[in-house]
Amino acid sequence: MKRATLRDIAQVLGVTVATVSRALKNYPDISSATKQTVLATAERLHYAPHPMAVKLRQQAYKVVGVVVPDIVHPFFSDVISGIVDVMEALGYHIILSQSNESYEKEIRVTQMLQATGVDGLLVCLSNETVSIDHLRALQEYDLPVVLFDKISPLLDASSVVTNDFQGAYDAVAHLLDQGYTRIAHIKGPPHPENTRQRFLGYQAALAAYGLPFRPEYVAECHTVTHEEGATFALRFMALPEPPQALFAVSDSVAIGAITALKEAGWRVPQDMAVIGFSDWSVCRMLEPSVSSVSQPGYDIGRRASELLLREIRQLREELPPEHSRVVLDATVQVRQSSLRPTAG
Amino acid sequence: MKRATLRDIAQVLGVTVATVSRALKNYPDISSATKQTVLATAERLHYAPHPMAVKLRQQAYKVVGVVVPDIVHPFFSDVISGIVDVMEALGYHIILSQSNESYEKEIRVTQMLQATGVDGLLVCLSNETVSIDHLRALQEYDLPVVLFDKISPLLDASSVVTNDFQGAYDAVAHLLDQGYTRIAHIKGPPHPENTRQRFLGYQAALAAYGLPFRPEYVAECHTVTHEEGATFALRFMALPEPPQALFAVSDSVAIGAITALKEAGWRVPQDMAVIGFSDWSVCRMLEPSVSSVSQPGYDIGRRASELLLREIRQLREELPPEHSRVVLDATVQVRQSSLRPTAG
DNA sequence: CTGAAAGCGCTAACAA
DNA sequence: TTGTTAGCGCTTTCAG
Repeated sequence: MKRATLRDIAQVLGVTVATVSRALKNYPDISSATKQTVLATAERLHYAPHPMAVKLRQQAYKVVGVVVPDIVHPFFSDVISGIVDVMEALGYHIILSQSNESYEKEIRVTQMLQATGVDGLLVCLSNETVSIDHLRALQEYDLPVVLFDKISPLLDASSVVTNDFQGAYDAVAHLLDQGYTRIAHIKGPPHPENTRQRFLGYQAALAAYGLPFRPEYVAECHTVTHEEGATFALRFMALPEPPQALFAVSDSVAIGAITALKEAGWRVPQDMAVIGFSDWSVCRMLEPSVSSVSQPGYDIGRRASELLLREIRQLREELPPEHSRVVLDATVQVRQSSLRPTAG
Repeated sequence: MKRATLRDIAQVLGVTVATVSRALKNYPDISSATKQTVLATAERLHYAPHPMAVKLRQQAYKVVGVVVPDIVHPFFSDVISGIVDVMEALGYHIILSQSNESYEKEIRVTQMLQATGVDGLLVCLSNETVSIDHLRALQEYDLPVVLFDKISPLLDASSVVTNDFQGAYDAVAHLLDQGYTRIAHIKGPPHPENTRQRFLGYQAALAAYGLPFRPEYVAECHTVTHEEGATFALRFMALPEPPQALFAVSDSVAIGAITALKEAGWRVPQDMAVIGFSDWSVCRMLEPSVSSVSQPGYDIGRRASELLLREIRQLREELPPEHSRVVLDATVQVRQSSLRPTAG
């Protein structure tokens, strides 16, 4: 079936397209008689406005682009879900792209998104991204960009991130508060700022509690896998004075460590307490259940969307777009793996 | 900065927009002299075609809509990833929506997608979906629809699904091949066809190996959570003649069961072998590592995309769209939890 | 080889 | 209250 146009309706009724257009969007000055007939025949012909014609006229697409490094990742699923919920409620749609952690691909997809027509962009930078000129180029064409999770201070744009420092600090403080004094950390690779902040939070918590930083209690991942978690757990166990507790940069590492500990006959948390980061849904399912720092992925998506929509609105009203930098707290989820058995 | 139009270029060079348009898409009849100057000034003015103007002319959007029940789900992440990879390679973009397993929302988002302008739709039906009239309506307007994962025989459309029956059959056969004869199943709720097929595969495997179907070895989930896995595992353990192996409808259920077994002092797989379904990434990280049936999510996304693109092409060429029904095999991933210790 | 002109479907200022 | 007209930016005949 061919879709009906304004002209089809106009011809049927012997009026002009302008009248039909006005009737359909109930303008003030329109006789209710013609309004009725127009609405009726529009209904009868299954009229629906041609999306592109409307968008061409209004110079607005009601679509925003979203770029994440990797769609297959629980954290980004949460973020995307938050974005979709906010956007859909306001009649916006999202176009999803992934950069596969490649700088070149990120440039390509952002340009493709601009070319396909979006009102704004929500971007999580890839780990490989070295320059943000491609995003600046978008801004030059009045395309607002909001960064989330992996951001760059070089770009003058709104951003929404997790407070990794605070999350890590709180996780370690939770261990310290229970009286642990020898706390190890398996840190991430040096590059992404996020995991570096977790390391800094770890150090800050130790310092705040007056404990020394012991380099032998720190290991650095390359792959951030459960295998590395296991390897480093074994290394810590072999120390002359092994740590009593472990803060891992991710849940995969924490789970790998717990597995290795148990296989070696150590009990968790009795012989070593463990806490991870990200709060994967399996943390709740394991035995012992795994403590973790929960990142507010859904809220990051919501907040970033709200900021972007605000900038889109401001731009349309020819106002100078305001930029905000939002930092959302992470929450420690205490479960069995980090709970010190009460003495006696 | 205001974006340049064809007219801007034309004015600068004192030619008409038609010439500029032709030069930019290097038409045969165009002097290489003007082509050069046009390309040069286009470059200089940072010309980029206005997306909506192009789409209005060509009556093609290069965008497809994707509807899933729930974005935050590892399986759908895989599917979406496959879709994005195929679509992006051909210059298509995807607009993502979720139905939240609500029939009403599914109707709403499919209509919104049509209204916003897409060339086709990839849809996984929600569990609540009772009628497919909303999809038939799309087809009436020459909007091709391809279903995946949760499909309906009522809609005359291409579809791509996992072979749940075969996956379940193979999982149970894997247990039977090792000599287990008492095999339990924790099945899903009756409604989604997918989990029902797993139950049928379980029964078929038992029958094929000449074993009786024992109702006391089957439990039915409502929530399909690890708690239910634990509950039913305990029930099975309490039987006068407990099963030796367990096939669970999902990994969450399998993990819950394993946890309960271990807490009760049963060893996995020595005292009860366990295999799940979906092959979550954590299966590999646990101790024992969890066997599972892996669903080809990424390939489902790829194949569905290819079918949809074919139908879009056929429709543009005024050919009758062909429909295909693709069923992709699931693969048993054997790990520790289901490996029978070799006697002796 | 290039220009003129029509038109994709819709909106909106201006007239009547 | 409705019609006329112009135009969003681009493509594509048809002339020249």
